[in-house]
Amino acid sequence: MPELPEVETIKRDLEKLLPGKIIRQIEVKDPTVLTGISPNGGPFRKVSADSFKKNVIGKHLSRFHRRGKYLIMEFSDQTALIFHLRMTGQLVVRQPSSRERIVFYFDEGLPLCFADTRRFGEIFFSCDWKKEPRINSLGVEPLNGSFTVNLLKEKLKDRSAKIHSLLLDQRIVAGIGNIYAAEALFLAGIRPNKTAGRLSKMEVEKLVNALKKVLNDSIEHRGYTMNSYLDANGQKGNTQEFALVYGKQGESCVNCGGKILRKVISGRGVAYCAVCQK
DNA sequence: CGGGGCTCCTGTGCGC
DNA sequence: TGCGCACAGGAGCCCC
Repeated sequence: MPELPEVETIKRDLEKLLPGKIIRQIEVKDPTVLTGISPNGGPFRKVSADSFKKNVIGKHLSRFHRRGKYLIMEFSDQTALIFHLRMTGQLVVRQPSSRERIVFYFDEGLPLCFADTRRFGEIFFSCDWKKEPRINSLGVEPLNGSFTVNLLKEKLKDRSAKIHSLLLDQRIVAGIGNIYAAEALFLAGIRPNKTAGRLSKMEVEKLVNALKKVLNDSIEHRGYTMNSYLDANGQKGNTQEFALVYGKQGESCVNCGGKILRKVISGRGVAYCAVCQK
C-alpha cells in the first residue's frame, strides 16, 4: 500500500495530532511487528514487548519525519520509533478495534493504533534514526530540489535493467512504489520495460517532472486507497479516482483510446499503453 | 549487475 | 455457495 504520498499524508496528519503528547502505555497485541536490526542490516522479528516498552514508555513526542516510505516518530530526547507500513500497515488515531497489533496510549485523547493485516510491516526503536543503515541507504527524495534531471540521468547511466524496476529500487529514488511508477511512466510516455540506460535526456526530464507531478497530486488527494490504506484520521484517500493506468488494464487509454495492457516486469505487474509509451 | 523465484502473511476476487 | 488459484501497495535473500 503506502508509498511516498500515503506516508506523507499520515505524517502530516500525525504532526497535527500528536506532538507534545507523552506515551503512557503500550499494548503489544502482536510482537512480530516489532523488529530489530540483524547483523546484515535487515529486520529480525524477535524483539520482546518488554524491551520495546522500556524504550518507549514515558517518551515525549516531538516531531514526525518521512524518509522514503519510512515514517519517523521522533522523541524529545532525539531517540525515535521508525515505522514501515509495507503493504497493509495502518497508523490511525482511533478507538482501538480487535485488529490492532500495537496501540500507543497517551494521557488523554484517542490512542495511536498500528494495524497490519499481512504483518509485513515493522516498527523499530532507534537511538539515532538519521544514522540507521536502512534510512541512510535510501536514494534521493523525489520531491526535493536535489532530485534533478542530471542526477537521475547519472543514476540510470549504463544500467541495463528496465526503468520500471529501477524506479522501484529505493536506493536510487526513495518512496516510489508500483502505483506511482506506472503512473509516472505513462505521463512521461516511456515504456516500463525500456532499458534505463537508454533513456534520452529529454525522456529523463519528462520522467522527473512526471514523478514530481504524480506524487504531489497524490498528496493533494490524500493518497491512493485500494483496500486498506487510511490516513491517520481513519479516512480513505482519493487518488484512485484520478489514476490513469494503474489497475486499468483492459480499459481505454485516456490519451489515445487504445487498450491499456499489463505485463509482468521483474515480478511486478505494470499497466501501460503501448501506443502512448515508447 | 539483472532478474527469476521464493519468503514473510492474509484477504479478495475471479473462473469454474 | 464452494473451491482453488492468481494476485495485491513492499522488500530481502539466494542463485544462476
